[in-house]
Amino acid sequence: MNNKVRELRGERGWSQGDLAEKLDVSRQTVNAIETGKYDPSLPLAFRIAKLFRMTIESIFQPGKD
Amino acid sequence: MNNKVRELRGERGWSQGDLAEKLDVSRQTVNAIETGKYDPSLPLAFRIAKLFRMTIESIFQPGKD
DNA sequence: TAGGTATGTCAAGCAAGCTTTACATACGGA
DNA sequence: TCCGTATGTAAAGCTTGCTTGACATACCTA
Repeated sequence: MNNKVRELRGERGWSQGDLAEKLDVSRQTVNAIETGKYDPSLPLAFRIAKLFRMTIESIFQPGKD
Repeated sequence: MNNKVRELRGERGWSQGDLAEKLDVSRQTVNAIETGKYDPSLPLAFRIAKLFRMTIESIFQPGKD
């Protein structure tokens, strides 16, 4: 599952810690999602999409690694 | 997290077992999602959306129970 | 050089998603 | 009535998502 979280975060000048705080998760969770260690839960995916004002489908791409 | 899985499945005349098979999960998993016991993982949510040819956002509504 | 910020990663532990097996109930048709 | 199908639910167990705490590295700046 590819995702654009790192790219979207970078565009906004946020650190992983900044994003983690906005999403109410730990910095390690943000890092793990960005580095592809695991996929977020569906509720977290919704929070990410809402924060970036995008659809889940435009941020996460299934099928890939 | 509300969802329209039961409604979409019903429209197609599929049993929970039929849907489970198409999604490659157990019948109990389909039942648990329909009855709101827990949310699907993000990969499974993508499979559901693809099967019904809809967006994740139009099938699942966060915020509610 | 020393200190601060950002990132990567690991380990241990708890919570959530999913599995198999099993049993109960309800309904419709032969 | 009996049988097959559909659904709900429960227990035990494995895997994945997420936590806290800790440590390492890199870079930038005073």
